Amino acid sequence: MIDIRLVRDDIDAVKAALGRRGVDPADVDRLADLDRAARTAVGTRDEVRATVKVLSKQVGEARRAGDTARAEQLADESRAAGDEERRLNTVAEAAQEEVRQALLYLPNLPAPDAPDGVGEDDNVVARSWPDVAPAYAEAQRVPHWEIGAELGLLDMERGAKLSGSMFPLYRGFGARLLRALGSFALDSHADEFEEVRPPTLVLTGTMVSTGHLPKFEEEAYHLERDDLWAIPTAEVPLTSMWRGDVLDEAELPLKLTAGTACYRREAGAAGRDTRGLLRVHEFDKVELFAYSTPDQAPALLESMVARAEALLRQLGLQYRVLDLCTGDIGNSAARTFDLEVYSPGVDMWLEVSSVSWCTDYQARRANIRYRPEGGGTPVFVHTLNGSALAWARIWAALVETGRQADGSVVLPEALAPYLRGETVIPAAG
RNA sequence: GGAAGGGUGGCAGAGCGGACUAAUGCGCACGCCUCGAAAGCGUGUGAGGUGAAAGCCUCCGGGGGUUCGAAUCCCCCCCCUUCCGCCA
Repeated sequence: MIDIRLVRDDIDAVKAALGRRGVDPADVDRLADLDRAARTAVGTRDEVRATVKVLSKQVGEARRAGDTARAEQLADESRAAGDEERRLNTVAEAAQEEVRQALLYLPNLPAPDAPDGVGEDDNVVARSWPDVAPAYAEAQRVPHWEIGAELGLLDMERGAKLSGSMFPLYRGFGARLLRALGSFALDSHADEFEEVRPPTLVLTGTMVSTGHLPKFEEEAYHLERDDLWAIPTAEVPLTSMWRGDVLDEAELPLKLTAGTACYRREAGAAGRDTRGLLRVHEFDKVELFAYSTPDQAPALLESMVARAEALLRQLGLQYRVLDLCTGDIGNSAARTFDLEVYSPGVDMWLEVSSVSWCTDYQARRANIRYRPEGGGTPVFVHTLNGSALAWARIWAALVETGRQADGSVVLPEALAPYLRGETVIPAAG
């Protein structure tokens, strides 16, 4: 959530910033009104509450002094004030809850240099690689589910037999390739990012602090018996690792990487991209995550995008970097870069990474702060997260891109150390 | 799964119905001392809300309750520790 003080101090700036994302200025005015009402209600309640405390204390004093009659009289007064306090408290809490709801509903302020726009079509292609788009051969124009079936790498039918549709089952070289990709990425990030293997089933509170609940409840798998949620991304456990804590500035930036399975119900996407690995309920992903000071954040954002790009170049996949416009940036982000690889078999650009700078929007919700060097009051950290990378779609792009005229698939040399040196998946037969 | 003990400020840890405005220690900051430092001594030091300020209010894992009054008593939940059982 954004800082309510911004709304109090400079409401026009908030309207202007959120207006770039399509938020109605009237919503901001409504929030300001609710906030004023809540503050008045809380003030009134606090006055009465103070009276109760004073009277209660006097009851004790009178009782110790042996003046029972006076104690009883004061207790009666206090009781009456207490009833009034409870009534006012109900009013005040309801008012505060309204403010909180209105505040949660507001998205983050976009970064000043995020491009303007209303939707996906307005995203800006920041750069692409390689400079000259490759020419693809006929052999590369085969979708990965066909290649996977032909070479025994991917068995979507048996996956569906076990778990229903959109649960991939990788076999043989296909399974090894997936494992290789995860190791390759984690090793690449090991120079600066601490590797973490978090739990993938988490408590409700953990889902709430990243904003995945309650808003996106429909998207998440829930184990009712134990009231645990399957994580949709490693961002969820990583954000909560220091939930409610105060870090030292010296610990920042705190950089983490985690490879986990991610689970998504894709409830709103029924019928879209249902074939192969384009959209699946369970996929592996290596996530980059950082807590930082506000000053460190812009450079970190760039370096995280650069890391994801470096992997794609090493994998030899054609890609483009999208600077998301204000209308397409996710709720909690101020700036987001998406990476899309071109996959020739399906002839589509596939989103394989999304790197976001969330400023203090998530930290405020999760209450994660740091104590500035030399003391002073704690300040909310900035959080950044990004995939590097999401493997199901990379797997698809690699298999399609690497396909040869003879039906074999050539994989990038960068993966050789993780594939026992075998970078060619032999043709069928 | 059974039994017991716990969750208190940056950390450790006392408090177990009314002076809690949460002891004490560590850490940290400033000062004295010193050529400088350590040690020692002194002073200060949680977070949040509201307010011009004084002040007032909230926060002792979370939620509910009892009471004139709850860190303290009761109920539910979460988490941690120990022992037992089971288990890859």
